[in-house]
Amino acid sequence: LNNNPRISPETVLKVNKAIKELNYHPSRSARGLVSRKTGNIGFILTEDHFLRSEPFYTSVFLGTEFEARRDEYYVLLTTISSDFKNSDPLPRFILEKNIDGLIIAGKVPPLFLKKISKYELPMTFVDYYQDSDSYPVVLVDNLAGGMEAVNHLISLGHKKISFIGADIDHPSIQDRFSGYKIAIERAALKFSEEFCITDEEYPNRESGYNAAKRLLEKNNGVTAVFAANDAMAIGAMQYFHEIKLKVPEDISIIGFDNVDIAKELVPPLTTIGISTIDMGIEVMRLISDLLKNKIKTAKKVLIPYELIVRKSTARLK
Amino acid sequence: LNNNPRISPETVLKVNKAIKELNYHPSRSARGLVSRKTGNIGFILTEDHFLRSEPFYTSVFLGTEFEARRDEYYVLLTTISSDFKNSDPLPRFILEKNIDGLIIAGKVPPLFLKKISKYELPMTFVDYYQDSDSYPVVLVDNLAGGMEAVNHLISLGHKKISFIGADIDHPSIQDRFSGYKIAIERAALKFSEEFCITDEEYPNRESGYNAAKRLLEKNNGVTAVFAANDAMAIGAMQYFHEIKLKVPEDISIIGFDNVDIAKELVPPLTTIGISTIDMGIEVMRLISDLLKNKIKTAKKVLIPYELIVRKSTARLK
DNA sequence: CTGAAAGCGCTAACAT
DNA sequence: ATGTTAGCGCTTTCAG
Repeated sequence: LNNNPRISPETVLKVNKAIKELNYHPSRSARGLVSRKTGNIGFILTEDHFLRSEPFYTSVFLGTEFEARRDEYYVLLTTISSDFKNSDPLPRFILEKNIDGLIIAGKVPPLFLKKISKYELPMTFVDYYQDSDSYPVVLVDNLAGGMEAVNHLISLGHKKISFIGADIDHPSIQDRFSGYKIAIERAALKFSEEFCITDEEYPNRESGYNAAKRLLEKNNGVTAVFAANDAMAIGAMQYFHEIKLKVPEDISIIGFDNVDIAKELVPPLTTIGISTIDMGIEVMRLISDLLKNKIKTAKKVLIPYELIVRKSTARLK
Repeated sequence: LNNNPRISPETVLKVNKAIKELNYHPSRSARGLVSRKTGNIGFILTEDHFLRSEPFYTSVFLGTEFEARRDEYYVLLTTISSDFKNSDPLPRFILEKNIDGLIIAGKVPPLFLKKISKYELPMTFVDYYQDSDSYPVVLVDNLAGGMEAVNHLISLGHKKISFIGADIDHPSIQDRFSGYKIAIERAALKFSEEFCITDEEYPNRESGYNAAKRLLEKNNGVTAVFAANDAMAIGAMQYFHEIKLKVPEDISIIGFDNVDIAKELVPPLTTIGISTIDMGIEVMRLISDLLKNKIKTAKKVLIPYELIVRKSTARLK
């Protein structure tokens, strides 16, 4: 049997021996039939998040899969469209009740969350949340990370520090921006909208390029830039390159995420790194604990960040 | 009931109506218990393939997942180490017999294949195979694609065309190389080892850089390069840039794969593209047909390629 | 064409 | 501390 306290230790031993010898594995179907559990966890993210070239969510998923091995769960991954419509079908494993719990990774359409809420599935979020009072969530410590990024620039003597961001309603981006503001204010530098570009649509290379262009056209003497993520930082660097502005001699730039190619750029990008595998592991632990009623639903886990200093930031001349 | 021919059409209609009304979904556990099927398909690839920044296998997986929805399967993805050792545990879904069939994506350690062979699972391969007589396989048409790439260069007037590759034992790379040789010979150009670098270890940017360097140091007047994949092409372009060799004015280069960033390079890379989603769809169809005994085991599916002409190739001056 | 019943491999409740 | 049994929701077989 499986960990029933009323069984004598010797019997347990004998049983375990037989399990080994016969290479016995209990049937999940039979177990599931009586326990009304499937042993499956759903993992949902939008298609474009899954397919983007930086394997951020791929790595988060892999973390959940690693941890699932320990917890004896299987993870069923499925994608939804990022413009999920009311007429779109819900993931099959929800309709068929083939999962015990659900992990939502990254930003998903609010309409989708609304539609699945009536299924009352145990649910956890990673790298996004809508209602952190109801569901456990794993987040990057974006606020502290943003502060750290800006503090690094300040420690190099920079005073005119810019923030370039996009999709500012996204909680992660918002927090990074808040970190920027707090760091600026704590250093007794004055915060100015002048230095901030926050109205680009998506935080990608293109918007980084555009934001850098708009920023420099203001001609306000910026010497350092904190980009909301590495993609935007890369786009900004491309613009700097085009107008012959040297990084880091003329302008310093720091990103966020530590994407794969950050270290291969010229110059290699200073950034804030996070362990995406750990994010997956943590969110799997949360859902597992939730299913075992081990935690209250409001738990929040913040994943530590790490300042990675490369060559794109330098002391102000 | 489910498609039993002995039931009258009107009863079928009544039943279908009730299914809709009650939002009925059959229990997979109960079905599985009696049918001895799980309705799950395993998807195995190495960890580094899954995590590499180009979402090639991610996209293949997504294709299988799309097709699985139609076939009413669930796909369980798990990774193995690329240096799989004898002592490493096998994926849990194999030990627990929690899958009906298995998809192997990309190159996996031969030792791993040997170890799982005794489980006699229905198995299909995608983008790799060891023994194509025993298992169905989905492949890029690497040979024809390689020919097409070289023919493109030939059509631009190039005569001294190089091939740079790595991991030449890999069937895909081998076929691309064969395509190169055939195209060269058919055009009545002479094939020469002189123009070929094939002994780099992994086909990545670094090896592309090194191969380009070694090639040009031979000083044999090469005017065009066919790289075994885009990653190597990118590495080669980096070297050309460093030694002030202009692409495409001084040297033309064509890659293979059409990775995401190929179009964003300076200049944008001419390459051979393939639909990775389709690869996933096809391999899922194969395993599904195999499980329904619809096909003999030796079937091969070749995915069509597409020449994508960008700015990295030009007519020979 | 339809109804009835056995049994898949487990868990949980009950008996010993 | 251990043995026995009902029943989870289906599919398949057999009876009508």
